[in-house]
Amino acid sequence: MDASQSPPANAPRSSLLDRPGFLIRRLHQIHCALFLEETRDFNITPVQYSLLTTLADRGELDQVGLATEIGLERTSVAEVIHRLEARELVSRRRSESDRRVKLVKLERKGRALIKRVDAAAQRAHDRTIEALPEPERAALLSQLVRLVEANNDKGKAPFRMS
Amino acid sequence: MDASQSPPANAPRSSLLDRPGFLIRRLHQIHCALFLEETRDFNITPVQYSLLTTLADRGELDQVGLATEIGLERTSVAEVIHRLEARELVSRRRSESDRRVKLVKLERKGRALIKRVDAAAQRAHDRTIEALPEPERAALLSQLVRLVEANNDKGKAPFRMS
DNA sequence: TCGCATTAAGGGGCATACCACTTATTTAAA
DNA sequence: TTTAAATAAGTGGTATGCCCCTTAATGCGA
Repeated sequence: MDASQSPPANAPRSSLLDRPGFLIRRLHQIHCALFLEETRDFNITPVQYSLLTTLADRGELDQVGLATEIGLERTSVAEVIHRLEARELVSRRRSESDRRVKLVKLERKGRALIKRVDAAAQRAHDRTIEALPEPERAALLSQLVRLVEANNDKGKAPFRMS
Repeated sequence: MDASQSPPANAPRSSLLDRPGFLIRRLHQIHCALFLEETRDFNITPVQYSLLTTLADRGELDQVGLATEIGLERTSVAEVIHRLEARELVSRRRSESDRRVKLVKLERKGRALIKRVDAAAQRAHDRTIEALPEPERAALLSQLVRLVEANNDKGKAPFRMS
């Protein structure tokens, strides 16, 4: 008996639950798990879905524009694009007006995939907050929006060692 | 002009802001960035700090126990432990009662590091929610706790390809 | 016009975070 | 008691997500 599985009854409520950052990390994991569960048949991740739907909304974008849109570091976006390109869901071409730029476009297969995933993705988002009673859901979302917008400039750099 | 930097004024509010999962991911990134900024001198990450403080609270734990405590997949915990062990912040030894188990213990250097980091970590957590007026902060935290506890069993499996 | 700052991508490296498969040990069941 | 199920760790693989450094192209000021 190592008393390491469930709280030993005499254990106080974990102090981690008082830390906003810890709760946010856990909720992020939970949402990812729900998203994966709902969209299992489509072989897609939350970030990939965000990227595809952004392209559907905005049309052709370069990598920096995409990164700004979905709040991701530039090189992370590049990796996601690379995988989506390999599956022919998006395509890239050099801009003619600025030969440094590579424009990313949603392809027919990508557009079709979004259509098939939409309902499942919506279920994942709904399930993430369904434990709250209805009035509090809207309150939570507006609070999250406020926090994100207040720190929109700090969207990078989670880890960095020496 | 690629119209890819800032919303083109005629662009609607991004539909991503209506998705709980997107907001949670962004807020997670923001917290990580704030945490890194505040603790830059100590070369530590949010997860490493969670692990160290859990060991300080609970004493010696095996890897499965630690994973359960902080809501992480077993192998992720093992990797974090490996890095902390290399820095001599924690140590591992085989359990005598069950030779499968490896017990993780907080070392003197780890305990000292926690002391030095505590204030900075607290600032990061505070700054993550400081954009909300005081009464709403407590409401947000209790909502997050409720969502996390309601789904505590789903804490794994963000991504999985075929 | 020439050089220099700026900007877009690419490459390599590291830290979470998950899964599948395997090995060693313990426990439970036939 | 011998075998099978369960459990703890380890290993290898993939996907985010960030950094630094480099390369290529643009643009701007001297």
